[in-house]
Amino acid sequence: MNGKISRQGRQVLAVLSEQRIHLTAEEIVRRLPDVGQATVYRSLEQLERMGQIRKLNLGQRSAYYEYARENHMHFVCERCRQVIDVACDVTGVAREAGALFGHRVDRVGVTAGGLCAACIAQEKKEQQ
Amino acid sequence: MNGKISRQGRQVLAVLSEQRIHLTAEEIVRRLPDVGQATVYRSLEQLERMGQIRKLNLGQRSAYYEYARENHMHFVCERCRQVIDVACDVTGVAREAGALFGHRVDRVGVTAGGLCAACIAQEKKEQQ
DNA sequence: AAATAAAATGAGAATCATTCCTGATGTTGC
DNA sequence: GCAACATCAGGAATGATTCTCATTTTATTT
Repeated sequence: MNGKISRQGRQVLAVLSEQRIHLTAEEIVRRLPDVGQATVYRSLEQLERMGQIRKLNLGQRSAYYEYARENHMHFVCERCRQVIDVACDVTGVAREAGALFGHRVDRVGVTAGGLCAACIAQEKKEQQ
Repeated sequence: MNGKISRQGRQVLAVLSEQRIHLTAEEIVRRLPDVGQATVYRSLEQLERMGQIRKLNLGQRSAYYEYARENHMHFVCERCRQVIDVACDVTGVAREAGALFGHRVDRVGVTAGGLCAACIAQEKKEQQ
């Protein structure tokens, strides 16, 4: 449990590292027919604790998971519901803000909402 | 539905504006015995669309809701699970980052995780 | 104000992501 | 190889949120 990743855990991590996008637990389960659903959830939890992956709570029904890489913002289009990665790291600012109150900030997530470029174009077209 | 807030909606908003903290839908339902649960959820959704309140997806079981005021960061202590408001507004940075890709950023939320000041002190005490 | 139309409510059922439970299976140290 | 232990798969349970629909409230018209 400490540092050791099981075969199933490695499979889960592999899926997330290959597909370089956010996946739901359900999508990962579907991609790994030989791994039980409960095990996928347990592996995701463990991998998150180990810092290998990140769990994204974007207000969708289910959580998304992604392979841990450079920190970035998650932009959710309120029209097409698509989740788009946008380079934007505010970890430093957030850490300092927390430190002012004596907290130790380990993890910072930025979630944004609005209209994506494609939907802006789409809406403009429809209005004419 | 447009701009108009029902009596029940106003009650929900009142609870959130009085208690200047994050509340779960369930806690709001409990504070309003005469308002049905489904109506509380509907009102929360409407008030969020209108920008009067914000929905917080912090990875806890249930979502939190708060009265909309100055934008700030939500710090979740990984030990005591407490949610702490920290002054830290990165809306401008996030909006510019999104604009680089043509997206229109309307809403920005920062969620941080780590150890709160109280838990840092607690852990230090326990180690001695 | 009465009559009609339209929208919002409440109670409970349905949904569905996630967690829990249990027996089975695999792994490790000896 | 075997006992001791951890991990697994599958299914059941949980619990937040959403849906349904009969009823009530609110708005509109006359």
